[in-house]
Amino acid sequence: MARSANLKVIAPSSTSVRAAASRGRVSTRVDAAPRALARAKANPGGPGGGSTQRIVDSITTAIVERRLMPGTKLVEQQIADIFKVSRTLVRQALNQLSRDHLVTLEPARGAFVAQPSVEEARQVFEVRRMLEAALVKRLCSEITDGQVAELRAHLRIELEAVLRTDVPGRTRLLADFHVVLARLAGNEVLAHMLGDLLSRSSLIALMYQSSHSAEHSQDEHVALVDAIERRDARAAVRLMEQHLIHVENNLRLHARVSNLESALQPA
Amino acid sequence: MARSANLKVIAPSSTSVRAAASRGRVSTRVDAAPRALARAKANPGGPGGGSTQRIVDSITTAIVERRLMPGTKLVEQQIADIFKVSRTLVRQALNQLSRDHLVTLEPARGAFVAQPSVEEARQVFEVRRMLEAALVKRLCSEITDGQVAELRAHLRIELEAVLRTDVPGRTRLLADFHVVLARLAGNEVLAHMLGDLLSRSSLIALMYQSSHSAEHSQDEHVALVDAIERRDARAAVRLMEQHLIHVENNLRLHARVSNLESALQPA
DNA sequence: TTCGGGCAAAGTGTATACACTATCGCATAC
DNA sequence: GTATGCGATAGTGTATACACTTTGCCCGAA
Repeated sequence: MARSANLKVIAPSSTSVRAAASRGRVSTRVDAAPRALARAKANPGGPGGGSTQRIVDSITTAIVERRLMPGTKLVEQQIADIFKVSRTLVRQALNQLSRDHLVTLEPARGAFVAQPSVEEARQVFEVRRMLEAALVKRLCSEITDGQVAELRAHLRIELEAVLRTDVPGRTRLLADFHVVLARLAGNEVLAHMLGDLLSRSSLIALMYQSSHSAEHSQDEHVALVDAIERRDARAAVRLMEQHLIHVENNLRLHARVSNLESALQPA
Repeated sequence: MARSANLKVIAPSSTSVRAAASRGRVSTRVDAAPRALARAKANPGGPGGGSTQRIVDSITTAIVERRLMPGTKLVEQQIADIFKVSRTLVRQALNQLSRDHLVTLEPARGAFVAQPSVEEARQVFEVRRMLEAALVKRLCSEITDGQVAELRAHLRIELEAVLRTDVPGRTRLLADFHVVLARLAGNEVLAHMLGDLLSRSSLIALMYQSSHSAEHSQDEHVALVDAIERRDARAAVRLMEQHLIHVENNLRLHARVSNLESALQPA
């Protein structure tokens, strides 16, 4: 019963345009025009084809904004009731989320908000270092002044959020910075992959409660953009790598959480 | 009606252990033991929970092995009949495949074998260069002699396939080389992402009919392993980048295919 | 002959029904 | 008092049913 109350937090409240925009899932190239078209017309007894995506976005937002804690069971019928749809669509949504590694599906047992392991966390950050280092290197050789201006604009917004200590806002913006970088490279494939890694990073950050100061991150973003503006690839790569190492080091990845399994190994 | 015949090629013939192994999809960490357990017991009127995965693997293999050409429509009921399951499971499979970018879902119109655009092809290869360059760099600093031996073993098998001009085999093995590299890095997250990129690369290769000679690729693989064995990171990275550039350059990415849209633009 | 409208078949999108599994409480035996 | 087995309940897995959309065809009019 307390469980039921917990789940209400994913109700489609703050419609979370963000989740769709910043993570940019969907996009089979199909759903720009045709989807909009379909949604305008098709309405067979309920909100059209975008229903599944709505559920995915709501749950994603709920997880990233810490309204759904890792390990929480996601009961299909409850979610279906909340969104006023059938379990069919909820199952579709949960399947998508499991592919994003935000939920874990256990056969015949149900869906749970994912609890990324320490090992997984390390791997995610390692891949981020690989990808994002290459990304800034590329940006240094191809970025336009206008794009630098975009980055500066983002930094300003970040700074404002940090100054007014808007915690959820700054968290989101600090992550979005990396998405913006990916977008500027003009590589959709890269942007999607980084989007994946970033939402996983969010989940990791909230599981392994980061002690990282937002100001520090913001400073590093500024330094990075400075280097990019100078087209100093060497420096930019180094700054990005150090930034990601700092973020990772400030996680409490010292193997404490839920070590029952390994703690109780006869070994 | 000819369409119906075409679809038969995806029937679960060569059970495609490969697709599952080399691409390593699924894995929510759950399906190692529990899935096997569930499959052993649960059998409610058909092959248990692994049914969806079976369909995904079959279609993946069929696409990669060119038995399903890009653009082919995948009708749900036809596939359901072939696998003796309901459309429900087929839809799950098609959804997964669309996330792998192997099929394109068009709302209310159906699923089609994907036709990656030239732009998408370029982006996939760019990301591969980023990831794989970083990958070999990392390998140079951490690889063990035993792992080098694994690579050598793979190279031997590759060479044999090339020598006996086993076309499908050598194609698969040349791609698997890159999967093996990812595996050796011991990073699951990286391996999955590269798996994605590699299956997309396969689709791209068959769309933009590569003129690449297998011998050439094999030579480059050998040179790369030589560099890795010497722990010569600089050389290894350069060789990997050049290898991928060669592969890409040998695709016919000169914007011919299905440029109807851009060719007919009033511009 | 060609264009346009409407009808029918095929196919997708969602909901619902049913079968089976996991889980927890409770009773019973030790 | 504790452990073991059984039954009820909640929940998942798959199939089926039904509504709606798309598409191709036929036919009539210009």
